[in-house]
Amino acid sequence: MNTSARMLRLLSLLQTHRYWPGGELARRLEVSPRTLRRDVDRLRELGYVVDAVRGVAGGYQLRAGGQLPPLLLDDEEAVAVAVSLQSSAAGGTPGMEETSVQALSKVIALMPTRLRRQMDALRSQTERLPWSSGPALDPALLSTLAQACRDREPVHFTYTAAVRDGVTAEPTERWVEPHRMVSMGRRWYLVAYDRDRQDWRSFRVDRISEPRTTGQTFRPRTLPAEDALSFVQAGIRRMPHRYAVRVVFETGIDDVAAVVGRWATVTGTSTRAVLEMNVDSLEWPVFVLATIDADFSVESPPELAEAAARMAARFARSLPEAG
Amino acid sequence: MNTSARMLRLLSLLQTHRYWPGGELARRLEVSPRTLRRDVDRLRELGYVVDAVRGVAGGYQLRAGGQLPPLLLDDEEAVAVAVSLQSSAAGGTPGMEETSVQALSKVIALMPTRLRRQMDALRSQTERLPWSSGPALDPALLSTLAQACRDREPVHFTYTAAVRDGVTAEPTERWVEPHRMVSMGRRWYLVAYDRDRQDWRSFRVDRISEPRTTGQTFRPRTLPAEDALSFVQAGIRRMPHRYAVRVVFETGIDDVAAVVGRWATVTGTSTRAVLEMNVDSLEWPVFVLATIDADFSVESPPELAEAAARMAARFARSLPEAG
DNA sequence: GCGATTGAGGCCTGGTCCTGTCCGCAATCG
DNA sequence: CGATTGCGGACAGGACCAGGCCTCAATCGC
Repeated sequence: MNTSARMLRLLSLLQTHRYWPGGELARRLEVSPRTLRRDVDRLRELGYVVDAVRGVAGGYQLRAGGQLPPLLLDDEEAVAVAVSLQSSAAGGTPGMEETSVQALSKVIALMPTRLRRQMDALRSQTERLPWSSGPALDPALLSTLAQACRDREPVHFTYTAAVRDGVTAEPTERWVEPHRMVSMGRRWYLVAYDRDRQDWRSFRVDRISEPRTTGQTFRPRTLPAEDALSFVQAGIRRMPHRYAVRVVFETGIDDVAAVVGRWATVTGTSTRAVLEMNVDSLEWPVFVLATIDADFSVESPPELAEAAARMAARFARSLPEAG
Repeated sequence: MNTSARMLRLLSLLQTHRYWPGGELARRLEVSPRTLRRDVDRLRELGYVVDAVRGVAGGYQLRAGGQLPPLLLDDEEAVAVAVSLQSSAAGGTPGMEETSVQALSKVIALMPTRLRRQMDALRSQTERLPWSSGPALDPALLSTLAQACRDREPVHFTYTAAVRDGVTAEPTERWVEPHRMVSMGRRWYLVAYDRDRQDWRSFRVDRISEPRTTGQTFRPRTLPAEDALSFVQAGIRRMPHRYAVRVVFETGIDDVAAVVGRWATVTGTSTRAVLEMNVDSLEWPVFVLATIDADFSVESPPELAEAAARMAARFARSLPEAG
């Protein structure tokens, strides 16, 4: 066996089992104990911290050091990493979506197909989080786009624009130079230069399908905005959401903020909180009303008040008319 | 630079950027193009699939192959992986908790302290999922225990038994031989042989604190049960939960199952569903009542009916008395 | 189609460094 | 104190590694 391959195996062994007697390691790697000691030295030279204990029942142990060693995952673990990164990328961990997608594309791009199949199977049986509205994002799609951004490869895809005034737009073919992925709230956007329209656009990732890259690369252009995030935000403000929610709660802002987190703005005092957010669907706001155990008043939109009234009526019907 | 170190760097480069011209790689690794070609060959011999494109603008590209190469994550990515594995381990991805913890302990054990700090910071600002009751599990605790199981190291810890009849039990010191971690619903259990009591026990992980291992190992005993899961289940059935919930919904079982997932049993027909579950807290069942848009009747417990009535009253107070 | 570019890989040479062996030392445990 | 296990220096033989040089093969732009 090659020296490099042996180092990798050694790292792997040290990762899967906490404690190894030197003799055992030497036997597994099929080298003399002396060579093993040298291999351990080499690891240490690479910056990894390998503890050694002498005496009877001594041995080696890889410890946290200055840098993270290459992670050697077995199949199951790789699938677990990929699946959980998916949910993070889909908004499960606010503020970390971009990095999650980055890590996810690393893993997915290198995952053997058999593991990808396992991953798909697992993902489909995964429950949707209660508050996540809309279809779950396809992680393969996310990571394909993220890689295209990173590697500066033009992308073809089919885009189904938003429904406007009840008219469903026809799917269109796009041919873009991807610039960056942006995660806003629970949604992903691709900021890209549209080659046909010769202008910058932001695309909602959940409306993108069948992405294709050709393997070519393009020369990056400069985005006409401070950064990709502000570009997307500017676009969103121009296109208002369906409902502008405004609710006053008779409780402290902390209680409200604890529930809604970053998905909305909360202002007010320690006894009265004003919640404001823009949404397309009323599921989430109704859930918020139910969760926050405080009196409230819905200032807008009327549809939310109606939805809340419907729920109240349903409860009233369902509960016995006790005291 | 060492050959092994160079191979690792090459792998890392091929992972961070999709496409590399050979000359560029050779320059970065400070070797001749000939040697680079040999390094690529070596990678291929290790089982990794490296595509090569000839001609102008040719280059190398690492592709999915038969096995996953060692993941070379940068700091941010490592933190993202750890944090998302945490939420998977805590039950975010049913059926994958064990493997997640396994992968998590690999990562955490090797993560430099600066990254661990980042991770803690991120975790604390992470919103609790609406349905997750109780304090979030400490990932360090989970992975410490998981490693102890794997490495067969006896563990000392402080255990605060459950509250019984309003009497808070005193924390006790335990000295156990850990056998396996089991994830049930949204909860973790440690199945272990209690050295002082000389019997097998299952411990709720969220009641364990200050775990200490000594670095020794023990000879594994055989668990007096088919497997660890059934051992825990047997224990739980003997110790009933606080509330036995039973609710009838005037809708199909599918609608109900879609919301509660695996956390409860749903029986019935396509027009009438019976939901049964055992819980310690009423938060989750109330949420289920609110989410499932159908008339219902609470058969038990009375406390749930009261909680629902309170919410209905709160809504009634909060909404204008329109039509 | 042709030339420029870039990867593939055989061959050779010099020399690096890698391995196994032998040895004395140090630490740890019973 | 002795057994065990890790540490590391010295050394000899040899594996293998790097670089140079060459010829082919594929690809792209002109």
